[in-house]
Amino acid sequence: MSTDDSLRLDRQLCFPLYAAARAMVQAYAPLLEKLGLTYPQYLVMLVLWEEDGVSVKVLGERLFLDSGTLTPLLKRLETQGWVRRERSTEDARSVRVSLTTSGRALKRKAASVPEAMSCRLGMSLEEVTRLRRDMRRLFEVLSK
Amino acid sequence: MSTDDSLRLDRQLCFPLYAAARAMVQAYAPLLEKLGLTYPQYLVMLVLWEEDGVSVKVLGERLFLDSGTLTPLLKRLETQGWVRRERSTEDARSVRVSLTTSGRALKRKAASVPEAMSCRLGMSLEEVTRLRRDMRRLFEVLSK
DNA sequence: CGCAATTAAATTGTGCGCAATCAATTTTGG
DNA sequence: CCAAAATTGATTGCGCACAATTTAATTGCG
Repeated sequence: MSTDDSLRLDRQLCFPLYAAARAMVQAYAPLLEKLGLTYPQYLVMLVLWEEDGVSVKVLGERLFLDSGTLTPLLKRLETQGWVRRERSTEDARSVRVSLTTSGRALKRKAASVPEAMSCRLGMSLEEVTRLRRDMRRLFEVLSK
Repeated sequence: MSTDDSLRLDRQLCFPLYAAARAMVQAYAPLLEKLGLTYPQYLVMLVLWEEDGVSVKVLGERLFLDSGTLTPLLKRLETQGWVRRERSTEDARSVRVSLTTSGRALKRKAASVPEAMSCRLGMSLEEVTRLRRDMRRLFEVLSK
């Protein structure tokens, strides 16, 4: 029998996950465009709005991204004027990423983004919470 | 109050979704490396193993990818010897993508991949089914 | 028929992601 | 104190993704 059911596209969990993640990034795009941010840049800004002046290493730990992704992304954020990058004086290996005044101010404009997305989803808080928990568990299983 | 809770990273649904999707692709990588495929290439092969000789357009419809992604990817699959690309004779705008003998044979080696992943997940079939349904619904909401 | 509108791929340009490697710095163990 | 190991970022190279544009072919309509 040629048809191995386990290889059918509609049997996969990976594909809807992959497609949903891409659709999510695309759904954010028009909202973030108003802020001059891409989705990964938005994630970096979320971290910095919570804890300013962290190293590239810490950003990478929070977002599970490496320096190969973050270094050029941060340079773009710097060019756009949202962040500053400077070598640490205590440990010259480390690069400290800090918000500029504009970068801090951008948080106010960004405040409408989560609300807009939650409207878009049209799900109850409970449902979003459950999905978030599921995604975290999936991540845990897949990343070890 | 500076701290708008709605912008906290741990409040987002998008981030675990994004992280899980990337972790999933990484989890597939060592399995697919044995086959000489990347994850998106594997998705294309899943479609072709189900229906051989489809156009780039159909591949795009199945996988929600556009020609900007598929054209170079298919050229790489062709270089690797898994597929053939040829202009349709009925409609010269269309490009028909067909499996080579090797490409068809690769399906046997790929058969172990879904099983390996399902072991990795360590979830019940019911749970996988529920998650898949959730991801599809999320995709539907986000892609319209 | 003839031509505008549509369709299918390919191309171009930008921005991730990530493996692998490298350079600079710091830490550590003898 | 000093050489080896570890740490931190940057760089390089490749493969997606996707928007926007281009090219070529087909369709539809007056």
